[in-house]
Amino acid sequence: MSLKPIERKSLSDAVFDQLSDAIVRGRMAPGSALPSERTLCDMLQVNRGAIREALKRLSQAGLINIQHGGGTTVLDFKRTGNLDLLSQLLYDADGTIDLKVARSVMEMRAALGPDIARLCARRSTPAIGARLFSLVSAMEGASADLLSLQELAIQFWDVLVRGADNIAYELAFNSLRGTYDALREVLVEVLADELRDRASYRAIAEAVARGDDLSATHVSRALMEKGTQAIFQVLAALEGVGPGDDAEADVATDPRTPHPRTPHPRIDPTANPGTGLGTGLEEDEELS
Amino acid sequence: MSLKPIERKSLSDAVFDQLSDAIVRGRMAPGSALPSERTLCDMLQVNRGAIREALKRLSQAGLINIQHGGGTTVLDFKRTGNLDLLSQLLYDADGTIDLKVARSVMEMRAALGPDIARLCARRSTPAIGARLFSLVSAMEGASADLLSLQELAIQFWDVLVRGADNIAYELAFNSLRGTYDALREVLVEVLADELRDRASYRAIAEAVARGDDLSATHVSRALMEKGTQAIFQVLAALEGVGPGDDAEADVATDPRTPHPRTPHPRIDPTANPGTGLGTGLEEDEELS
DNA sequence: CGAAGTTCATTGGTCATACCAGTTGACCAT
DNA sequence: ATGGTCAACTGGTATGACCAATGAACTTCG
Repeated sequence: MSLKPIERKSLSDAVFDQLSDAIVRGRMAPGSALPSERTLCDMLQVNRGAIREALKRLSQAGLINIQHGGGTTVLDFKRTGNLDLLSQLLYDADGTIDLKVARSVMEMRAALGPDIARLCARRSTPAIGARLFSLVSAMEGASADLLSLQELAIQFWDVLVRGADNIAYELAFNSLRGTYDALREVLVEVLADELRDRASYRAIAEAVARGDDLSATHVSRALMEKGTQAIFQVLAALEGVGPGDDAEADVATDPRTPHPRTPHPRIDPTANPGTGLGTGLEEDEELS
Repeated sequence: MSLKPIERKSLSDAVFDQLSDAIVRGRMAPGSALPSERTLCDMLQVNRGAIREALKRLSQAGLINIQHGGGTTVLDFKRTGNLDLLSQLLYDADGTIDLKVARSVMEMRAALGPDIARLCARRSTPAIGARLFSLVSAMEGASADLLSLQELAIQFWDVLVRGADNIAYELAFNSLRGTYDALREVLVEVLADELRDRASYRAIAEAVARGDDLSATHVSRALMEKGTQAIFQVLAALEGVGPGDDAEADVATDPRTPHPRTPHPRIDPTANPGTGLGTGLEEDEELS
C-alpha cells in the first residue's frame, strides 16, 4: 500500500492559488485593478494578513503590481513572469494539458540539453564521469520499467547540469524539472524511444569523461531530437482533431493526480547525499 | 539633470533582502535552521507580519522551507531557486561582478538566441518582420551611441522572443533580461563589436521575414558568438590577474548604482503601447 | 475660466495582542 | 518496547487600531 503525505495548505497559499489562477487564465486582464485588500478579506473570508502574504507573493511572481496608497493592478505575466509559471500554465482550466506549453518546454529542453552536455564535457571532473557511468549502468539494468528509466534519465541530466558549472542552467533546470515532473506520466510514453536509447546515454557519458565536448553536443542533440520529434507528432495529430486556435487538446491527465501543484515541496535537508561534491561549498559565518 | 525615482522599500522587502542576501551569499548554510519568527521580530525590530510576508516570499523563491509547528530551514538555492536569483548572484558582497555568473548568463544567451531566431523565423508573421526591420533601421540610424544601440538590440530580441511563440523562452527571457540590465554598463563595451554588427541584425530580420529558419539560426549563432568570445577573453584576462579559485575578479561597478536591485519595479500597465514599438520603452525618467 | 492649492475618502503599510494548530521531546504507564 | 500524555516550543489565524501614500473632488484665486 502506497500512501501519500497529506497535502496541507495555509490560507495565504489558498488565496495565492486562487488569484494566481485567475490571472494566469486571463480571468483578470492585465492593467485591471484588483479589489482592495479589505475587500478581498470580505470576498475570501480570511483575515488581512493572509491576503497580504498572498499579494506579496503574487507581486514577487510578477503577476501584480502593488502601489502604496494607489491600488493593486494585474500585470502581463508573459512579460513579467518567470519560468516557475510553467507548471501552472501547463494545465488548462478543465485539467487537460496545454500542448503549446508542453511543446515550449520540449523545445527549450532541446535547445539547452546539447549545450549542457557540451559544457559538462569541457569542465567535467572524474567524479562526474563516474556518476554518469553509474547511472548509465543502472539504466541498462532497469530495462523493463519505463518510469524508473525516466527517473534515471532525469538524474543523468541533473548530474550533467551540475557538471556544466553554469548557474543559469542550474536554476533554469530547477524550474523546468517542476514542469517536466508534471508531464511525467504523459511523456513517458511519448519519449519511450528516447529513454530506451541507452547507447546514446553511454556515448554522452563517454564523451564527457574524455572531455570531448563536440561529441557530447552532437550525441545529445540527436538524442533529444528523438523526443522532440515524437512530441511534435503527437501535437500535430491532436491539432488535426481539435480545431483549436490555441492548440489545446484532450490529453486527459491521470485523474488521481489532477494538478500536482507543488511549488515548493517539503525537503529534508539532511538527505544530502554526501557521496560526491555534496558537502562543503560554503564558507560558514553565522549570525547569532 | 537626470533624476531617478526614489527607491521605496517596505519593511518586509527589507527583511526579504537581508535574509535572501544572507542565504545566497552562504552566510546561512543549507539545512541550518532560521531563527523563529518571534526571534526575528526581536532581531530585526519589526512586527511579525512583516517577517511573515518576507518568509513567505523566501519560501516561494526556493530559499527556505517553512513547516507549521516545526521550524524554518535554509534550502540549497542551487537546487531549488529559479532564474530570478541571477541578478542577486551577479554581485558579490563587495559590489564586484561575479564573472562566473556573468559567463553563465552569456552562455545561456548564446544557447537560446539561435533557437529563438529559428522558431521566430518558422512562426513569424508579417507584423513581426515589419517590427524587426523598423528596429534595424533605428539601429542603423543610431550609429554613435552604444548604449542606445544596446537598448535597440534588446528590443530586437524581445520581438524575436515574442515571435517565437514559445512561452518558456518568453518567461526565461524575462528573468534573463533583469540580469542583463544589471550588466548593461559593463557589457556595452565588451559587446561593442556585436552591437555594431548591423549587417547581422538585418540578416536575421530578413531571414525571419522570409521564414528561413536555417539562416536565422546560423546568423544569430555567429552574432552571439562574437559577444561570447569577447566575454571569455575578458574573463581569461581577469583570471590571469586574480588567483581566484572562484574566478571572481575586480570589475568595479559604477559606484552610483552599487546594487541595482529591483526585483519587480513599478510598472505602469496603462503605458502598454499597443501599436508595436512605437513609443519608447525607455526607463521611466520623466522628472524635470 | 483655468491653474494652483486643499481636503478627504480610499488604499496599502505597520503595529500589538491574543489565540489556534502542528511538532517535538521528555516523561510515564502499560 | 510500545503507545499515551503533557508541556514548551514552532508557525498560522484573527482583530482592531493607526500611519502613510494616493488621487479625485473641491476650493481658491489670479
